[in-house]
Amino acid sequence: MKDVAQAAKVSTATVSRVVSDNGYPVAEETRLRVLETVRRMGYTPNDLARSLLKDATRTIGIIVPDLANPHHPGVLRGVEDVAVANGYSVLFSSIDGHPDRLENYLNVMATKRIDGLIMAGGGYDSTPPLEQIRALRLKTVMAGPQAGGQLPGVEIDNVAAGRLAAEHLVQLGHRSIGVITGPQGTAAPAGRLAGARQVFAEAGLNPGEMPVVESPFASEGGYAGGRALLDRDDRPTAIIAASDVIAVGAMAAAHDLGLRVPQDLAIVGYDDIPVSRFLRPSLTTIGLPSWQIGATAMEVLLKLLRGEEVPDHTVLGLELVVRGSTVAGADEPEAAPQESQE
Amino acid sequence: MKDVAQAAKVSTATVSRVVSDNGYPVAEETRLRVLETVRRMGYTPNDLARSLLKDATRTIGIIVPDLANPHHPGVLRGVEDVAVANGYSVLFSSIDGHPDRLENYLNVMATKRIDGLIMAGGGYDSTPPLEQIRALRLKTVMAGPQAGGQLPGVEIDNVAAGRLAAEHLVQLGHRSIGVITGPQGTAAPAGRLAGARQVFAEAGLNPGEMPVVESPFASEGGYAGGRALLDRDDRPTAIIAASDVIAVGAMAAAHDLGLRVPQDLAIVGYDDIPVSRFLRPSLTTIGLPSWQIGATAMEVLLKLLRGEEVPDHTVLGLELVVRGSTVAGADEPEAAPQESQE
DNA sequence: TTGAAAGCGCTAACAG
DNA sequence: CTGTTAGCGCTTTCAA
Repeated sequence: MKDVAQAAKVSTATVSRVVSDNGYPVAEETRLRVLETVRRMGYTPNDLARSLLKDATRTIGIIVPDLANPHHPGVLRGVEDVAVANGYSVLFSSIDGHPDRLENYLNVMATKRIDGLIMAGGGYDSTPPLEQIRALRLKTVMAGPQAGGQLPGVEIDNVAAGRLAAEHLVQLGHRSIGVITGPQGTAAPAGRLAGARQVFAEAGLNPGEMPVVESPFASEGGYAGGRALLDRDDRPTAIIAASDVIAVGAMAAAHDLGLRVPQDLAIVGYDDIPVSRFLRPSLTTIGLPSWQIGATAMEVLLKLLRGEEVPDHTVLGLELVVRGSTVAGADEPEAAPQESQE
Repeated sequence: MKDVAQAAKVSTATVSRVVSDNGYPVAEETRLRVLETVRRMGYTPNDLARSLLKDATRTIGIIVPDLANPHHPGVLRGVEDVAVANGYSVLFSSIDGHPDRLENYLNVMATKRIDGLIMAGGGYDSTPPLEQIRALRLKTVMAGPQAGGQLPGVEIDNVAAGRLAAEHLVQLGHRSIGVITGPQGTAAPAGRLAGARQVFAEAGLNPGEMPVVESPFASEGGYAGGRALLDRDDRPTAIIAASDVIAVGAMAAAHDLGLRVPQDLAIVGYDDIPVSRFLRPSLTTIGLPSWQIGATAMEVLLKLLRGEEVPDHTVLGLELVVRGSTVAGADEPEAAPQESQE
């Protein structure tokens, strides 16, 4: 910058005023000369210095639990879209099977002076991260469920989500429904399981009798969980899976046992990932508004950064998408593309 | 930091030496006192100042074309894993249908003084970004194909990839093979198409006669492309799809036309996304080493940052995974989970 | 409308 | 082993 100033025969102050383009009055002639010099010398302002001075980096951090679950890239996209639209950059970190990294991530981000933080996927309800977030004074929004509810969060109503799936199956006449839930300690599946049990009880079924197996968020786990459920003497006639990816595994398990979906076994998933509509049978699922969750979380964070009041919780709507894995005939030839989306 | 120094009755220099923990000799007693004060006051060092001084941020940027394609989250994970292992953070940006954002992303990243850049997915072979990268003096590695080959890159041999798929189908006796390629201007599908045509020619088939349709990287496009191919009078007996996600759409199209896979139609995809193994029929595919591509690209970038010599191109291996969409019987009950991975 | 100078938080000589 | 000091690149009073 000094060089530019010298070359343009002005002071660094003037260069600064021209480059940062902040309504400060600069003679048109001077401005042009500076701009020209800047271009000629290939000068790129150093945001570090500016950030140091202003104590603001216009960068937010995001921590994602796991990119393999297609829900999270969706959240990430939502966050990023709103962030760029508001002149923010995104510092990215993923846990992905290394929970021990979390502490370090938070430290690094604090050290890099991010203006705010979004934790995607929630579930970090253990106290350590929360305490650390507090200690580091990080302005944080959870894009997902959190048990304690200490931080502002954007999420769906997981109990309602659980109810939605269970009601659909009960209405179809199912009386024996197995559940493949997520790994222990994940808040979303826990809420959904609770919702489903409410519905079972209301329908006069014994929630305690409904078999539940755990699975990681991967098709392998869905396959194993499906087998576990379907090998039982009192094989259920329907399965609720904690995610579409898990549901795909469960469908494969049913297929390999010679069971027809949906006639012998109905399956419901969660997320409505893009391929679900194109499976055969196509997959009935509860759509999560992934992009929306991310975008809204970023909007809440922006308010927080501006010092405005923000709601403790923002709850986003859900939609049951009924397809061929619960209702026969949904995949009639010529019918499939009707569903129209994008 | 000044406050900490004062409270611990030492100079800022000493605090710096303790906090940055760089083998500089400090009396054990003093060190402990400083550390204690740091903790008590909740002090977090400001990396901006350090970066400003050292002219290095220990942050690298990554630009991803599109998170909806599961290949890219895989690359991102690979980059991040190697980055954190080496003390780097990742500044993330995604194009996702906004090609106009690229220029701005590059400027912002230069302004934030990233140490290096990784462009995932390649295909940005248009001159403008390359010129800009040069003008901004960004040390860059391409994690994917690039037409010009001006920057160090890590990629697979797309021609070989195309050959692999075509050879598999030709060996199975297919003589009429349709191709659903990616959107125009994407380098990877172009190379693969060329490879497939080589094989057709070698097998005495007329490459010009093999029908080719374009599709975006989404199942919708695969469905439409599949329909376009299968509605022809000379319906092909096999289809090569540019990605697994596209292939899923094509499989649905075949199903809806009453065609059996693989008996009436064989299908090969690319990527080996996690669900492919659990489709029924399971999907034959060419596995892309996504994580590996990202991890290797980051390793090349690290070398670049250290000033070491780096190879112009690093070519990673490929693997054809034969499954039920090309060979009947691959999904025999009890057989599926054998394949073992992870 | 422009310039001079102080200072954001930190590190690296250089002295002591 | 510890302290003093200059300066990284920028913005922002304050004066001119």
